Formats: sequence, structure tokens, C-alpha cells
Amino acid sequence: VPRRDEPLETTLQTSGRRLTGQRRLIVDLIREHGGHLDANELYRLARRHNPRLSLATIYRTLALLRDLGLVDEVHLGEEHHHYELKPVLEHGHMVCLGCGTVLEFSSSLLTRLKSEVEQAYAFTVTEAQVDLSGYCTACRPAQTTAP
Amino acid sequence: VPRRDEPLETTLQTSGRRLTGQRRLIVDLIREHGGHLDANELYRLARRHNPRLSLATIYRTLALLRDLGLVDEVHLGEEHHHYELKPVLEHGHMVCLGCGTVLEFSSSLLTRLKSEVEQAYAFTVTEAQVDLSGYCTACRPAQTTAP
DNA sequence: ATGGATGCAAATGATTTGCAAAAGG
DNA sequence: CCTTTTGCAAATCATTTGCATCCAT
Repeated sequence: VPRRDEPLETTLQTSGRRLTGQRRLIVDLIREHGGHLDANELYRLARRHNPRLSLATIYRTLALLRDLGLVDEVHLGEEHHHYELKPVLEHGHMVCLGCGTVLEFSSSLLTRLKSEVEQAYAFTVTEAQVDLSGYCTACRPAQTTAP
Repeated sequence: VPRRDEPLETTLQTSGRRLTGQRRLIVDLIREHGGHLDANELYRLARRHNPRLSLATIYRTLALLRDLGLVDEVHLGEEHHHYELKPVLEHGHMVCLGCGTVLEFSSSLLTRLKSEVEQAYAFTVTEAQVDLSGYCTACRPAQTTAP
């Protein structure tokens, strides 16, 4: 079982960056909420703890964490980005078009897909993003069609 | 072998929409370029044929085509949307982080992944978006690391 | 004719950036 | 101390929208 607290401090220090309260707060929030938060949600939550914190800091911190490889930036649905702590195991997302819920799934096929593509196309995969849109059990019957 | 020209006219007429020169042009461009164009690229190309055409029309047309199910809106990399004609067969994308090239791949695993998730999570998948980031043969050695 | 479509420009929403003040190591 | 970070506000980028005009049907 990997520890999840240290990477932040270690990685920041290694690259000459500082461990600020804001950064710790933002990482904690992402962790608590299991990811899938967007910048604005994060901003709202963060202000409850530190009302002076700015949206710009949210964005700057997210970009930093992404560059350091600590969080993944995912593109769900049509909208803006969502962020989650770098997952230990490969997984994809299911987005319900009815209620908007985001669920994670994992499957060995995901890993297999990666290796298959790497071999077949001589392409080195560094990251895989797999998003399935559709309807969860609750929303399936109510499936409103027509544009 | 499916014809690719008629769906536009038919689908537009069915829904009481009109077949304008702009719409035909935009669809032609997407087809010619095999997809993966973003709104701006499309705009630039379209103006070569019709200099008065506006960006707003590009966006409105893309939204319409998406709603009618004629094109797919895909989210590659971090950026804005890209569009491609609704593919006949399920496929995913490989985006090279070195040169930015977008390639398509297809794999039976993709279909299997879909059904596996549907069964395992009782989720009805209507669409799957699979994007692999990494490096193509040409860019692999030059892999510039470090943020 | 006549309702849907377009062009233009202004509005919106998300994200980025310049700069002076604040704070981590 | 000295450099990185932050907050604030203004700037930028992609996308959307109001409205008068235009054009397929």
C-alpha cells in the first residue's frame, strides 16, 4: 500500500519548490474528494479553509502538480478540466449523461489495450485516458433523446 | 461500404433544417482532412472557399452536426475540441507529445472493454473516447523530460 | 413569403499573466 | 535575506449569443 502524503513534499523540495499552505490544502481537498473536482469546485472548497486564496493560485497549483506528475488532468464530457490524484492503478471513467455522475472503472483490458497498441503501432504510450459516456442504472429509463 | 454524402442532406431535411453552402463546405472539409481539425483550423480552411464565413457559423454548425450525430467532438490533449466525421468503426487516438500528430488506432479490445464495463457496472455505454498520449517512433529518442 | 441561418460584434466563461506584496527555507 | 508564491486585476483564448439581414425552401 503506497503512502500518499510524502510525494508532495519530496517532489516539491527536489525541484526547489516550496511547500505552502495553499498547496497542501489543495492536494488535501483533491484527495478527500477522490478527484473529479474542477478548478471552480476546488476554489469554493478551498475558500472555506482559506478565504483569501485566489482562483489563480488554484490554477497555478494544478498546473504545477500536473507537471510534477502528482495529479492527472482529465477531460470529461464537453466541459473544463477535472483533476485527480495520480491513480495507483490504471482506470477509466464512466460519465452518466443523465445525472452527470462520474464513476471509475478498472479492467485488465485497459492494460492489454495499451500494450497491444504499443506493439501494433510502434508508439510508446505514457498515458491513457478512457472515458465512456452513457447512462447509469437510475437514468437509463429516462433517457431523453432528440437534440 | 457506407455512402458518406447523403446523411447530411437527409438528416437535415428530416429535422427541418436547411442545407446551406456553409454547412456543406464545413462537412466537406472535415471529411477531406480525415478529422482531427479544431474550430480554428476549420475556420481558416473554410475562408479560403468562402471569405465571408464567420467563426460563429463554424461553431454553430459543429454543434448542430454533433447533435445530429454526424460528427464526433473529441477532446485531445489539453486543448480545445477537435471534430471528425462519425467513424464507421470504433477507434481511439494516439497523440504524440513530441510532434503533436494524431493517429487513429482500432482494436477489438476496445469493443470488448465496452461490453465488459457495461456488464460489470450495469452502465449503458453510448460512446467511448480513448486517447493514448505518448511518443511516436520519430519522437521517442528526443523525449525531452523535466517540467 | 417566411422561418431558419448567417455575419458581425459584443458577451461570457475558463484559464493565464504582470506586478507588487507576502512568506517559505 | 532572497527567491518562490500569492493575490488582485487585467489580459487572453475558446466559445456563445443578440440582433438585423439574408437565403433556402
